[in-house]
Amino acid sequence: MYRPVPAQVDLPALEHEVLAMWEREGVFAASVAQSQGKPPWVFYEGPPTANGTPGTHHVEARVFKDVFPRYRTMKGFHVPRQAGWDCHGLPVELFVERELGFTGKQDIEAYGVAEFNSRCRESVLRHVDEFTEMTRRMGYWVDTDAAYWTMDPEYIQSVWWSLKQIFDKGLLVQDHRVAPYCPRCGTGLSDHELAQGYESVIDPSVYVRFPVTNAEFLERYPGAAFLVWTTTPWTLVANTAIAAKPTADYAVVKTAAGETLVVGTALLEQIFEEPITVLATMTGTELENLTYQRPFDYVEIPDAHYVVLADYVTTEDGTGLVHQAPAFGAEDLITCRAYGLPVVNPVMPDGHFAPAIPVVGGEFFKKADAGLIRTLKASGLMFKHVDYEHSYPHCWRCHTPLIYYAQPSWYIKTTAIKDQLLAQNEQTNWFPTSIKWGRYGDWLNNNVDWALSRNRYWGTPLPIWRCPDGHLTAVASMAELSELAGKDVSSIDPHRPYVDDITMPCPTCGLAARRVPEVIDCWYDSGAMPFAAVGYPLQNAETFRNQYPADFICEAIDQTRGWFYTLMAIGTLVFEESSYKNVVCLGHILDEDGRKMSKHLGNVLEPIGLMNEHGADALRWFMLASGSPWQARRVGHAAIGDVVRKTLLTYWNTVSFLSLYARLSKWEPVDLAPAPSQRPVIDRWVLSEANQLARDVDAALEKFDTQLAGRLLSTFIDNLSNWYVRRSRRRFWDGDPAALATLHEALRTATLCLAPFTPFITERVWQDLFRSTDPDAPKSVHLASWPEVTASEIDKRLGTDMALVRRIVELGRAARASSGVRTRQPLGRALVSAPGWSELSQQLRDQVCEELNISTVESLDDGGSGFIETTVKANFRSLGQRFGNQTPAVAGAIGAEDPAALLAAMRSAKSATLLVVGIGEVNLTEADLVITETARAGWAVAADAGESIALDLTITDELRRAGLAREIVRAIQETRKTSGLDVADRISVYWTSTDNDVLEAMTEHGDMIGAEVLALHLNQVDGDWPEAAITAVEVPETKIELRIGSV
RNA sequence: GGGCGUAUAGCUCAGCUUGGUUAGAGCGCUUCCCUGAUAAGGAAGAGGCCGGUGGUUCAAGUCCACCUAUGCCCA
Repeated sequence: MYRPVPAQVDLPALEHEVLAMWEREGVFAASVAQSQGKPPWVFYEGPPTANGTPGTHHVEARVFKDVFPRYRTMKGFHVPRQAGWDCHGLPVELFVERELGFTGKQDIEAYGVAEFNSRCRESVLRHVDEFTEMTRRMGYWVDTDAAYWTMDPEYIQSVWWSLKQIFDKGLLVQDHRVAPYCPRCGTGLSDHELAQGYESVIDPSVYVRFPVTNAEFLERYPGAAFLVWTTTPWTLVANTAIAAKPTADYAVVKTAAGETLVVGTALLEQIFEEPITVLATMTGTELENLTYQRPFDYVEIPDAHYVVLADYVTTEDGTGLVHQAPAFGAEDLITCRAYGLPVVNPVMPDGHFAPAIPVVGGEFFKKADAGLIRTLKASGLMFKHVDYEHSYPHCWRCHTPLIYYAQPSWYIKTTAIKDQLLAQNEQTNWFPTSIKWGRYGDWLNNNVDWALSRNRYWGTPLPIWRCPDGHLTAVASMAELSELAGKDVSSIDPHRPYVDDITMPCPTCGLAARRVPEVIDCWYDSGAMPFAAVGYPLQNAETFRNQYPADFICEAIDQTRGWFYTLMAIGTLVFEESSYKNVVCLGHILDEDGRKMSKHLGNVLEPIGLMNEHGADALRWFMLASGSPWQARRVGHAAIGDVVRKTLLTYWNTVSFLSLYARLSKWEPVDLAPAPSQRPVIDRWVLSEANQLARDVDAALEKFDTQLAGRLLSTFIDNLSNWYVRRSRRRFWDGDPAALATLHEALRTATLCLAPFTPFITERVWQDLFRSTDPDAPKSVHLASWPEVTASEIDKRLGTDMALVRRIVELGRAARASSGVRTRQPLGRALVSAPGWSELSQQLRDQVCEELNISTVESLDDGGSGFIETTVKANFRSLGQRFGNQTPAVAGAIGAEDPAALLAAMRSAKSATLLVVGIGEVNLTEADLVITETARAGWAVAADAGESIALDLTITDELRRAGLAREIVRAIQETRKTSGLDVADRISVYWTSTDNDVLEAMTEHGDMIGAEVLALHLNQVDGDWPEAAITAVEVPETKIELRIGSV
């Protein structure tokens, strides 16, 4: 027996019960355990940074990470799901720094690295709890007990091992390069970290005169100066040279004000507003080695200050002459090195100019601009100064503007494996596909070496030991380190500062080697998870081999340069194979107004609160099925509320309906019901749709298309509720086993297909309808298999026929509405014209009759042609294929024909011949035409695209009395409902009337009325109401007085 | 400046892969209808130069090019 299912449901409360049940019964563990031995489908959890509070965007990714593993499990795969936490890195360090009120590295050093790192560890543990709670609440099944932590010694040793592989291949090297550097954090950043932190800022854009000092040039052009453009005036302090493009043209011009300037010819119009005179033009090559006077001589830069040549110089903006400061520009450094120019860096690692420097000494580099601009204006060197807004890289965590800064750093030479990476990308399936060749492919094509090291504290220490002679030793594990160090260090925490204290005799020269001071980019940690999560190669070698590479990973789009990249890069570096095959890449979540969610704007939707208000299923369904997952989407209470009403409650109420009437009629799913093929056509239709649903949703999920799957599911639920149940209600009241069994089966398929999407409500339904009636059913819907498709039950023809029925019903309702004859008033006859109508079975036609409350529906052709109006239009789709550019001529000829005659000819001979000007005789079949037949006046007509229905509005006395009876039934039902009677309660009806029509209707239809309203007695009252007649029934526009009472 | 998306009803979005002459859904609004599961359902109406221009084609919301706006990513 089904459990009772109340019509009203509190979804969040239901979910809490289901959560408790899952935990009590260990359902997740059981689902993984019961699939042991089945083919694996490998999923990698991208570890969230255990820092800060989880947001709605975390829920988004986690919904997708949940739905596909659940689906694959139902499809018979073994899908272990190991959680993971990203523990290291700047985010954590900064959080702790803030808590402690620190402003920089010197504070940390003073505080003590050991204590600082233990604070970091403690902060990680705190935040992981919040993520675990959110994960649990939303029903994301991932094994948090077996989670990998990137700070675990085992994990770190796996990372070390992989770094040693890369080191041994000669791809891990130290180099002195200009790289983005955060002066506040005191460390260089990698390219993908740079990608996280562009912010819009207003910077000065200055055009500065650099007076030429070459005597020969000055002789020809007295007082000439190079015009140089820069947006970083502070770097002018370190000016070393000017770069010109060798192939570009440069002009020596005389300005309106009479001064002589050298600029790129292509830029003259952009730079000068007033007319100028061109004195001479020359190529960049001719400018080479010309000397000039630099604007500031605050620091010593020997043997410098002349024009150098560089191909990268552009003549599209600026002046075509680029100021060179090799300490602050990667390209500058390369160019200046080629000329043997010195690299002078007046800025200290903390981002401030060295104190001894005039004017800017001790100032933060960005802040120096203002003073320098004042000085330039005072000295007359400033040609033009405007402010402009552009995006500039900032530290992704502390928001300090970055500085491009020459510094020694460790690199992984990813450029050396670029071709391999591109080849791996070829093998990878991206969803959406545009990412593969677009954003991600583009990123790979512009690959630069990975700046791996960080001059920080809380991270995986770089496992390289160096002796005074510079010999390098990479170490793969604590065991290996013990061996090299000559003592057992295996129980020592591999973090700083403890690991720093371990020294070894250099294996090459025997001198004492110390670890290099750097830690590594935490993005390397997460990218190493495919093997480090299981501690490979020190342990679990077999497990690792079985789950590499992943079948599926999923994150938001910001990870293209983050995790998606580091995973692929490390996999390719270490195993020469990318670590994932399919990657789903989600768009970002925005607020209701399309803005990014941020604490600053106060528009953050807190996920637990959201789920406790609407339910986790609602949030999940929204994420999966509403809008395109690839695209940025807006989330708000209204949108999620819609989802609940539209889909989840409709589904729930269908379940509730089935439970209600099955229980009333004491029906059990095991009871005998006719075989599906023996059931009424509408049952066969809904079963066909259900099978099709299981097949189509399967195909959609196979392609990771949750949006399509969601649309299929909600359409099915709507069809089930608002057509199948609506049309079959009477059969349910009567306890028809065919109807009950059909709805049971349809709901079973829908519930199974829905289970990965909305695991809570489907679990409850599973328990109430299926588990309660089938002792062999799995104890959870999530232990069940994907529904089997019974191909023999799929009937495409039935699908199109039913679609026609529903279109005709729609037209009929429109016709009723326009005629003003309400549906309650029975009508005698309707005439239908539509292609396919004549082939429709009587059962299907009956659906139209019942729904429209019409006794008979006939084909228009059977009803006599006297009142038919015919229009014939060309069917372009069909004609276009045959006639191409002659289509309009044929269409015109069709329009010119008499429709009735053409149709008559067509009907009798199956085809018709038309004379078309310019073509000759053309043979047409009915498929070439859109025929619309409608009835003439006196009927209520509705027509659309070749289909029409006409209602005979004649209301005979008999029909009027039938309408009256229906009116009475409806009024009594209404009263039953408002007075709170149960649908199964029996009543007595008392009535009185003097109206002949009513008297006659009661005689004719009394039995029907009694049966409809579950009245055991129908009493005509003469005089006073008996005591039992309690509740008055209002029957509008009808001359009857009515009361009902209990039996 | 470059790359990749996006642009369809007041709002949120389908449709575009595979071109077919009346472009859909939901929410909201107006007026009706139906209702013995439903916080539902249905009909009609108001509301669309399918961002713009040009091209391909007998035919373009759909394919192509350019432009504009906007988002993300990068320089």
